[in-house]
Amino acid sequence: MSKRLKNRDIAGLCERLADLLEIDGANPFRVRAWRNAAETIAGLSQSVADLVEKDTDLTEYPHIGQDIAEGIRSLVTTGNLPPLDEIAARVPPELADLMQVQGLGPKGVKALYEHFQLRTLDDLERVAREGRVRELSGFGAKKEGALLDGIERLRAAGEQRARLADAESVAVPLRDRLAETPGVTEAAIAGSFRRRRETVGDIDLLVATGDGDAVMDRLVADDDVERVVSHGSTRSTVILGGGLQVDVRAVSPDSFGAALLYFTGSKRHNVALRQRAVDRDWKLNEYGLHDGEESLEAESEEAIYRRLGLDWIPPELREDGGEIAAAEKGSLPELVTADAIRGNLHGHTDWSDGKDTLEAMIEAARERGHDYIAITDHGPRVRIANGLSPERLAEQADAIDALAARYDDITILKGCEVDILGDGSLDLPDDVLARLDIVVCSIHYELRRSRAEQTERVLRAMENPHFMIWGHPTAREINRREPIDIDLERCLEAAAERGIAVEINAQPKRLDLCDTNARLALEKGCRLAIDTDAHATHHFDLLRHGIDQARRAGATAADVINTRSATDLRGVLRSRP
DNA sequence: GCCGTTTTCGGCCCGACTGTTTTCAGTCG
Repeated sequence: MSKRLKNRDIAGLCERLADLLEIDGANPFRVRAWRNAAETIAGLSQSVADLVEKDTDLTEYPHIGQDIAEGIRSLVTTGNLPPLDEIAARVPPELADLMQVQGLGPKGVKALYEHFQLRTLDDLERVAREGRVRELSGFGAKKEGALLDGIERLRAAGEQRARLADAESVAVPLRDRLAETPGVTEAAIAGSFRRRRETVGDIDLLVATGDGDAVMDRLVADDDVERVVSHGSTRSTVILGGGLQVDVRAVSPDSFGAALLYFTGSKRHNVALRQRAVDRDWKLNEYGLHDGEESLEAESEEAIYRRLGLDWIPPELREDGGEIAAAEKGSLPELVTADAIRGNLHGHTDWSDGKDTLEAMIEAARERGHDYIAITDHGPRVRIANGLSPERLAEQADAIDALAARYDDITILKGCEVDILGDGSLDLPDDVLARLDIVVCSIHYELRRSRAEQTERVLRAMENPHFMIWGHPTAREINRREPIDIDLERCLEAAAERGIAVEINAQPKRLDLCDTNARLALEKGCRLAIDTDAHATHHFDLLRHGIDQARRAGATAADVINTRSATDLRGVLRSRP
């Protein structure tokens, strides 16, 4: 067995193969087949390498047939993807990188390669700077400039997608400004943003108006817009100052629902819906649901779904993961909402690394109508965060008791965010943990240990009867730190067996567990805790980011322990020995 | 190359925008 491949690596190689096939002029449907497979693999919660090891039949998964399953099996066991090796003999693999340049597609890459023998971004940049790209038929001076721009942008942004919360902070104000343009009746952000994916590649902004030109003129004049990529009367693309790309589309108000549906996606969800329309001899596009020339529905998403025999599907579920079958049977889950959350089970105060006092945190929870709040400052291992020794924890308990006497409308739960040490022991002794209402156990150090060690570490920690909630289980930080290498499936099984709840940490940089792993946790029978991990009072407002991912995982209120009343909560928390 | 209460063969989305091509190809979403 060669180096263990992650799903992302496998999906990346499938994408690369698709790029090369496309440059080579292969059957476009064959190209798409590899892209579809890449998407399936990237969205899978289980590790494909694990599945191969266990001899699972990969053709069970959508868009993976005999050939691709065989290729993946070979890739995992030998490190080679035979069709990739085969095409690499004819098409230099580096050419796939050029496909990343905006405005450059397979035809362009092929022409550039054949004419200039260029292979890399550096090659392309040199030829473009020398003004020779325009020698090629189909390329002109403008295109040459656009490619240089594209190269620069690619180098600046890398492959990183923007975190949802970051994108939100610029996209929502822009939406609101466009909504004020005369003639606009509605404005909404669609795309992966509306599906609440943890990161977004760009923003799809939809505006209902009778005057598209007015909106587009307003858009390109906006202060946040740094560059205009295209500017039409129904569609424009701009790049904002921070590098985020925004596609704006103007549609007439009477087809807003159809457009919202269409541009919310996902692509696969749309394909499945359109197929459903075709099955009924209808046609579904961004302008509406049509029977021949006649428009059946267009104004609202609900009506279109209904006409197709489906319940309205929440955007978070529109990933072609069985939601259409569920909507047909009327068995879509009733997804958890922020309103259902009765309290936060993981948060810090200035006793450790929080910014605000115990009292301020309690007040903030009360203002938000919470029934309870858990105070879970760090245990002693996290020295840099001023982690609490048993003595200081006891002092804090007294302080909490004194404060609790003043409130009859909120229950204050005494807790701790305990560190899972390298050997799987916890950083506070059992007799101290036994006195706490809430014990969140998390990993903060020794993140680079082997998969076997990491798995053993967590399984051992879970043997401690006081382990109640597994905090930010994979320790990943979006765009910054990879998740720890661990047999998550096994750990989730252990958590389910022992009644340990698994956290969805709502900090925008964490979102840990992520959507697919949270779905896996539910499949394994785990309960979830959606926590803000608040380090300041305003962090309570981050809760919705955790809710988003829980909804994407298909979680209902019943799946989430902090939707329970304080009394019920004690019942579902791990029972004491 | 995948997929199948139409099918194991014949489908697989298509419209908007740009640039250069004088009527449309390439790219994108």
